[in-house]
Amino acid sequence: MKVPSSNQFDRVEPGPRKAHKRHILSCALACFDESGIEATTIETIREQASSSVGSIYHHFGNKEGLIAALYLAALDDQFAMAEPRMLSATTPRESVDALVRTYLEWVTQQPQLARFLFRARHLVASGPHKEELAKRNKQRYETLLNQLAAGIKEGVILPLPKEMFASLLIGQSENYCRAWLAHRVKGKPILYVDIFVQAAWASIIKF
Amino acid sequence: MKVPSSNQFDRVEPGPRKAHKRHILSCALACFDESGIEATTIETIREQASSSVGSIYHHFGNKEGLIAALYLAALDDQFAMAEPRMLSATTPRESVDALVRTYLEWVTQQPQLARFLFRARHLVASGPHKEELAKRNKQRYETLLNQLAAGIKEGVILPLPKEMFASLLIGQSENYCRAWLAHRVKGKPILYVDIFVQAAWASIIKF
Amino acid sequence: MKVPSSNQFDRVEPGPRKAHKRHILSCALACFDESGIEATTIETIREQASSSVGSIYHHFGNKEGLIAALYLAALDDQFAMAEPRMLSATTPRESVDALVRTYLEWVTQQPQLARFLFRARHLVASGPHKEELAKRNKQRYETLLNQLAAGIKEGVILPLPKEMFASLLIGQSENYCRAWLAHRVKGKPILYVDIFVQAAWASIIKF
Amino acid sequence: MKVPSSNQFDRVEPGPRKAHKRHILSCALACFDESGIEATTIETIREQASSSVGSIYHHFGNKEGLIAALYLAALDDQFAMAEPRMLSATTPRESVDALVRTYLEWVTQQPQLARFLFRARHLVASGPHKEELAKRNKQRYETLLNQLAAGIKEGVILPLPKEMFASLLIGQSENYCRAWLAHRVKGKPILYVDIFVQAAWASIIKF
DNA sequence: GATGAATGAGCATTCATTCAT
DNA sequence: CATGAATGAATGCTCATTCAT
Repeated sequence: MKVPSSNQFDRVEPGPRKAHKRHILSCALACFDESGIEATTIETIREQASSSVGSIYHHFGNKEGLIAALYLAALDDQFAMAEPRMLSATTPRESVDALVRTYLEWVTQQPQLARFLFRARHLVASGPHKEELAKRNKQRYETLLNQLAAGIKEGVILPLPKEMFASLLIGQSENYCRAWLAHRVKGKPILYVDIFVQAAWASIIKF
Repeated sequence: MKVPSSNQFDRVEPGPRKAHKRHILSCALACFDESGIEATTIETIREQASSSVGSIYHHFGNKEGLIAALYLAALDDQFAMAEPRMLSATTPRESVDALVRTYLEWVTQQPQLARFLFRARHLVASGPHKEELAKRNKQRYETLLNQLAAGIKEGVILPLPKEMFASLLIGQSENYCRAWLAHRVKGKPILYVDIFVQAAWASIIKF
Repeated sequence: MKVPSSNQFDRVEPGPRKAHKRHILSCALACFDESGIEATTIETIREQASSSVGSIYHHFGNKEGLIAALYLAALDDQFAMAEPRMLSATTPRESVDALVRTYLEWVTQQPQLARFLFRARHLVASGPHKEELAKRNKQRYETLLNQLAAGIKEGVILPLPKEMFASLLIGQSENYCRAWLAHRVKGKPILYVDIFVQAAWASIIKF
Repeated sequence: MKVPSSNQFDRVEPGPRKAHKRHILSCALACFDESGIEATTIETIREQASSSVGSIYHHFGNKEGLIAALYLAALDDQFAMAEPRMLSATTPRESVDALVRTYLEWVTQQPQLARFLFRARHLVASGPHKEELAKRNKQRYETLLNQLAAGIKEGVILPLPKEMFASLLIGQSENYCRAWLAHRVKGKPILYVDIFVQAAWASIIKF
């Protein structure tokens, strides 16, 4: 029943005291990934983590709280990879490249976390952590949208409604990643990074 | 508790004897849309439909059967709109236009069914109706892929891996539709049809 | 595990279809009496009644609903004994006699129900059935208070605040019944009926 | 969450070291009064008292010990008011007056403690502190019963079974106090002291 | 075909209690 | 003496499914 704790959350919240908490998160991710979120019971997680239900509830309050904690940890992990690249991009084209490339790379590297993000989104978005989620989403696209605005002024980029950009840049990659995570296609997302970057760019520029 | 039965499935399975069955499907859709699929119980559907649990089980076997029936009915509805348009398209560009346009139009017209398709996909895809689903998906893209193959030979379209085309053509629209169905963006998908068609086309052609 | 179902609720809600429901109530009473209300679990009642938890919830909604149903059934039983006697009393003295005598007799006859009424009162009074309870309590004392009012006009009975009469007439009997039900005293309440009637009457008359 | 500790137990167990213990008792009383004894958790009390669960267990052993300690403290408080009055009574009538008057006065002054005594009685009476409780109850009525015995000899008081006197003297007041503590009647018990004393006396004397 | 009472495995959650620090 | 993380048995309740009428 015992399972080697992966340590993908170590970077998120270090410190020796929180090891148990991180271990539970890690085991919960494995369970959610294998059986789905709704089908995973607290008892299953407890068994995987060789812990006790009381301990899980002590740390996370309830199942929803555990899901939210895992969701935010996944966002943190994604953000940790994306932020430095987005900041070092100096042109709109470089920003688009960084955005798409990071996305494909992260999903390829962290398929379990990525699958969890897709599956848990609506739960977290309708639960008590919605504001936290909304804040992070806004934050994520802010600098990018500023750079695109500059591109629009210069006449390079189409003056599209703001609410479309995310779909035009990430939609294709996301669709492919969903298919890959569901085993409907075989090629790792990062293999096609150049195509997806080019498609994203072609979708928003003037010809 | 009583609810007026919408008749969006009338075209799918006509006949006076099946009215009750269609009524149950319609009420189930309303329940799934409001509360989610897992959170909707047979008892809730029974109440909405003013029917009895026995009747629901008589018609659909079990909850999974009810979901599958609704899923296939939704696919039928979508296909009924898409097929004539796809068949009347004569060039790759027209095919892409028909594909994207139909998609956006159908989602805008049938938001409840569209939401249900997104939510139920993994359930149906992992249940006993997977082959049926796989067959329809293949069928859906077959004629399109043939037309694109012609475009590749002519040198107009990029010679990309087959498993990428669906993502490149529909991914952006799908991403926006998901956001709209979740109320994260306001503009109806069909409003931006020209942009999405252009983006899809730009994503697969040589410059 | 099987237990002979007493039929003390048969008079309350007759009919062959409700036999199971009455059987559950009867077994629940036995459990509550033996172990207390809070300490009795649904599982225990299920075992006693040789039923299923689903059936219990089907009939009563939840534990609170089961308690309320039993409480109201007990009040009905008490009322069935009290009403004809109260109506046939023609003088204040006869009314007081009927009130106290019926009370002592019922408690002596139905110690389990009486114990349950004392224990469950605060639960029902603070739950969703409070109005029902308040209505019955008012109804119970209405005719008596009218007769006492006549006695006050005639100068036989003390002109006391209305909210005191119940305590002055029943308080002594109730205190003794509580003690008897808790096995703190041995003599059956009905043994002392003349003393309690006399004490009640002496408590409210002018000398 | 912090709450000003009332000091109604200061007289009971003085000494600077015991302040924390008394504070916990006081907060526990507030919790029991607000939510009921069974519904109050150790965690709730810990929060109210800004203490720790370990500290509570250190002082009281377990929840039952906490309840017993509070119960005995309440009895002490009541006894501290009753004893001098009972001792200074020289006739049966004065004793009855002292008994009823003290009871009504104490309940009016300490509604939380009084409510707790009613609610906790059966718990303490069936727990490991029963003898302690029985001893105090016997003690409480001993001197009174001796005085009443004298009255019986003189022919003033009815020669009733011993186990009835407590009910005849206190039952009416207790019934009213219960109703007041449950907010079913409005007038403070002490308001009606003369009526209750007179009723108690009238209930046991010969005419 | 329709009905709804009955079933019971399964789940999230609670909470008194322990004990290492 | 104080702290609070950890424990796990116990409980109320849900809900898909069956089947006799």
